[in-house]
Amino acid sequence: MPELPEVETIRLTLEPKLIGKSIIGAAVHFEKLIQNLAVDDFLKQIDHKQFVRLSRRGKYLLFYLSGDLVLTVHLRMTGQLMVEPAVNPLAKATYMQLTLGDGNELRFRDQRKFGRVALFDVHHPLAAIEKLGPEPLSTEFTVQCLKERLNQRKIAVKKALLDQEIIAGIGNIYADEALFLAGIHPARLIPSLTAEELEQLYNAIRQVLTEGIENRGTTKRDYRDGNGNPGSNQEKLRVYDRKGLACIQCGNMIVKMNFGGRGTHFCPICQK
DNA sequence: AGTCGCCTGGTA
DNA sequence: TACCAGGCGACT
Repeated sequence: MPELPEVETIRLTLEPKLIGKSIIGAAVHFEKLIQNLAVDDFLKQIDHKQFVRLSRRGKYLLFYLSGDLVLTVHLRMTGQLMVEPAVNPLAKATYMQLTLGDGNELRFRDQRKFGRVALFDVHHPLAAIEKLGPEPLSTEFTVQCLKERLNQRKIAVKKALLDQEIIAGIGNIYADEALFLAGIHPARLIPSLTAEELEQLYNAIRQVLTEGIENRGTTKRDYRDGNGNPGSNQEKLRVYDRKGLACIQCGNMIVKMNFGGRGTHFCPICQK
């Protein structure tokens, strides 16, 4: 799915097209899309609300609406959100349309139907969002914070990076990229990491996520920003999806293995 | 902590 | 035809 840099890029591209706009019509074409409400309730509640501001928490997009409501969207693997003229033909697998007063429409489409939308009161957020770990690019996220979050847990470092309750927003691509940059083998257990390695990991996490945003996200296949444009970070990846190719540091072959059900790419020479 | 289900489509 | 995919939650 879109990870933190992709979701942030979507937020940045949608923001100018949504702030101050009103929803004058809504439609949902897939019942299970709406996580916490019956579709009828959802449509009733969202009608005639206005977009006040857009935020992001981990991989969740948060649309703050008038009436103290928050619309959340989680894109999971193949979800896409874009604003386009309401008269444009509907793309395949479009499951939600929010028609705006300016003639445009916010559309959600999702090939694999894993994405989820929720609508809640600003004072009663989704439990899953409440439980998220710190934002890795915020000032509150320090090396000390990372150490405290990991808390000597006896799990592989790759698994820890993917745990949204430890740190929010890292997915499979940026986890592999961060571990390569830090020179740490993905199967290393947390308690075995030295203070120096934890600091390298901290810096690597911040670097790969920042680069991802600067490059407007990684488009392997489905990812598009809120304008429908792909990102370019896929051209900058150091290990992800480079199985069998030469390591950019040592020239040996990048390998791919399965860790915890996820494809994991690394350099067996550079990552110890 | 590990596995399965959710879904569809592209590729080996 | 089988396997794989950027994720997560519900199971055991």
